[in-house]
Amino acid sequence: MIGGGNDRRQSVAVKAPKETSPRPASTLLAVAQAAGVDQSTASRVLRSDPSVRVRPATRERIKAAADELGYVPSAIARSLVLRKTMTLGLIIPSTANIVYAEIIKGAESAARANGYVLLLTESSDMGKADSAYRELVLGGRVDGLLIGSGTMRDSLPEKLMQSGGKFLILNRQIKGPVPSIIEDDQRGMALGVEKLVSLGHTRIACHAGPADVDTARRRLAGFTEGMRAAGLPVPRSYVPRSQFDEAGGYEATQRLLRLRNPPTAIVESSLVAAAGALAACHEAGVRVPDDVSLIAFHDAKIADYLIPALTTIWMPLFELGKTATEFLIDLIHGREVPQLRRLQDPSPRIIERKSTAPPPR
Amino acid sequence: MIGGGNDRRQSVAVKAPKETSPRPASTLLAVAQAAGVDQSTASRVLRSDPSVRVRPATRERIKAAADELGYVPSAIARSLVLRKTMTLGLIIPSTANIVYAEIIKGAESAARANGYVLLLTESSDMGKADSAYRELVLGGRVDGLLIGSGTMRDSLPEKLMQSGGKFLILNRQIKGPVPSIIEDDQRGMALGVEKLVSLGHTRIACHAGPADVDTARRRLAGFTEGMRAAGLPVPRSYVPRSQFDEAGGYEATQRLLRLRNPPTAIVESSLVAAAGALAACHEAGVRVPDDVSLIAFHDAKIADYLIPALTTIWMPLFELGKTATEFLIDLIHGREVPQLRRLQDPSPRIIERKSTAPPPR
DNA sequence: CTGTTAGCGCCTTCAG
DNA sequence: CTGAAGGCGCTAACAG
Repeated sequence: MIGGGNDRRQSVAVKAPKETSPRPASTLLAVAQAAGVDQSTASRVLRSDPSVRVRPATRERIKAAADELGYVPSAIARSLVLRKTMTLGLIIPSTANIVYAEIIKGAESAARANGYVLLLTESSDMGKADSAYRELVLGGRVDGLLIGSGTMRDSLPEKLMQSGGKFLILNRQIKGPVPSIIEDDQRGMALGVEKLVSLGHTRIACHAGPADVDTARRRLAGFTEGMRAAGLPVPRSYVPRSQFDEAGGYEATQRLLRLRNPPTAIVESSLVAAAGALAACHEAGVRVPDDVSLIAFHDAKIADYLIPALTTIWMPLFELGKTATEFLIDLIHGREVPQLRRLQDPSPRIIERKSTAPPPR
Repeated sequence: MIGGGNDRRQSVAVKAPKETSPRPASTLLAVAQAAGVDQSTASRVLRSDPSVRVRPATRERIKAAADELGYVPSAIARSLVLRKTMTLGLIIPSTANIVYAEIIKGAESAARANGYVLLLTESSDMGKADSAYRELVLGGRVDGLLIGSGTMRDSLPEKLMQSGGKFLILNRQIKGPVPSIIEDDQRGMALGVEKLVSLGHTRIACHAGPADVDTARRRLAGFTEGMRAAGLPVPRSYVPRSQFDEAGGYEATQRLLRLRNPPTAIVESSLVAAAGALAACHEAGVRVPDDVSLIAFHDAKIADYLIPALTTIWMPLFELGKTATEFLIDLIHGREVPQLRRLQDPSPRIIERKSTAPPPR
């Protein structure tokens, strides 16, 4: 019982602030009056409007009054008159997927740098992304939307385009004139293949991910490209498809390992799936990297701690989030922007750890 | 080159919508005019205001006009007059931590069920949570805030309280009258210890997490409680402290394994840290669970795929998010609410997998 | 059953 | 250098 302490006793009711005044915050008018000036004057100095020179004394009086009263401007009222909210929305399919963490960080940093606030919404499918778009952009809550959601229904992009175009699709290449920004997933996969080839592998398989996901398609294309460049064959059985999660990787790997002529190396097109792949290998008594090499698309901290530590293909996720946000801001400002931007700059690279080695002989 | 395809050619500039009209959306007035009625009437039927009976013909005319024009009400204008935004903010320290995914899902579902929209913000430290609070709540962008952020600076809660109390601290027990909701982390940890004890372990250690984090303290208290209940000692060296991440678990485990009299079982107070612990064991040639058993606080899909699959302490994270949101909504509505709510209902339980076994003899 | 009249809190010409 | 007036888009009494 010691140290245990159930402190349910603390659960005394707390008087809630009165229902009637949800936001008793002081208004601009209040500080203006307190400072003995007009609202407009207060507004000008509080926003430090450059096109106005106020007498220092007045300015001080206003500022003093403002923080005396704990004044915080109403973002809503301001948005209404300015017709912009200075906030951006980011829709991601699932916060459970670590890969999005970096994208979010990048988006956040670019948003902040441009005076925007970033708001996240989770929504697994595009149907919800659709309603989120309606609610957020059309409802005027945000000035624009970054859509990082999964499978794209065909009708949606068009609908979105018609309604103004204040949105951007992340890492998903859409047919038609839909603004999007993608990473060079093909190059990344090709790099992975090159790495394996350089180690001497020739029987290389690829866990391909779902057929209806654009990134999966591009990654597979990159795999194929790399294999062809090396003059290696890509038998159909070497390209199993399944979900981008642990279970998907597990299952695909099982299938691969059961082949009469199993691969000596596997490229996982998703990091989480790689954990599943590792588990499948372990369970089948296949040693990594002695019997089979494993390399995974995308990098994250956990890769360092899996057993064995996973060799990964690092992609510029932070930059994707950052660039996308900047791109969206351009769009919002009506600037001329490329319709499809392909992120090339911090190029993909291999982070070599312990899951890759020359093939067994 | 085949299948590779660089399609930079697609990067033709796209005419951006004209700068001048950031939101050419049709207004209520437009709809009303198109339908030949007054704004207020249009407003009433579009909101399906129950206290009003309109002639069916008029109603149809208005609705037709509305979706002819693709009318979407301005959330901002509405918020301004209603003095509420029907949106809730959720601040989480890092989307990279999978543990938050379930909390988010729970919060999302409760928000939706009550007609609220949930907006996420990532902010590692309380300093940023502070400014987020200012921007979001005081700025009137959201009606309330769920704060799931890490270390709590002492001054902040008070400041927040003074400004109206439309917030709730998640799983962090604060001294003073600050509304919060916590899980029974102590019970969870005690359960973990019981499990290990029932397997015959007596030399049980605990990776304790940072001393300044409240959840870490409560988990450690639970560990201590469990050990005392079993009449087992808790030597200082058996309770190493370090961060709640992979590196933290790795390091703490290394220290533990180097002890002259190392433990036969370790309770990790964080799931991610457990991955680090597994890596440390593997590297030291210590087999799990043959040489040492491992059990981790919190459950997630990945636990099933680590090697060996990890026995975990499942906690009601979804319910935490859900209940917290409902609690916050109560707070917003000025209802009488308990100051500290301790989530007891779906109680913690052990999910047994492969990382636990009787101690070696 | 429907229209009129005021604002919500703020910014922005336009005068003084 | 500062005040007065109008309006962003919508809702909510209060009249008809």
